[in-house]
Amino acid sequence: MSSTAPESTYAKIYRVVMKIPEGKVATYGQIARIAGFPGRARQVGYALHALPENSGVPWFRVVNSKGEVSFPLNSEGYTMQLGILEAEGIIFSPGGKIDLKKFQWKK
DNA sequence: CTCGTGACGGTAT
DNA sequence: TATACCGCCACGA
Repeated sequence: MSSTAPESTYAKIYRVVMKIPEGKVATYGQIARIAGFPGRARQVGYALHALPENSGVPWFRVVNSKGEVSFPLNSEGYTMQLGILEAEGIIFSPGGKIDLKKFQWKK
């Protein structure tokens, strides 16, 4: 085991995101805190932005602290993320918000 | 090397 | 209670 080169900041973030169970969501700040970077939620968003579609990382399970998808309403990513989460069992309010009180992943 | 940007969060008002 | 502002760090040009 050994030869473990220090994992990139992004790698640690991806590791945490992949730990989110199906049917649950996590906030950027929560991911940052669990990954070991409290207060650096922006880096989490930037890391996910750099993710390829075939990465296998459930980026769609990550939402902002308001429980809403961070993409612009008319964007393709917004529609895709919302559609996937609904298929996972997540319920969206009329305003497009998720009740974190019920669906936020607890570490 | 420097500057600006950005899938956000927390605190102040 | 909601809204606005600033700060945080990594990456690209």
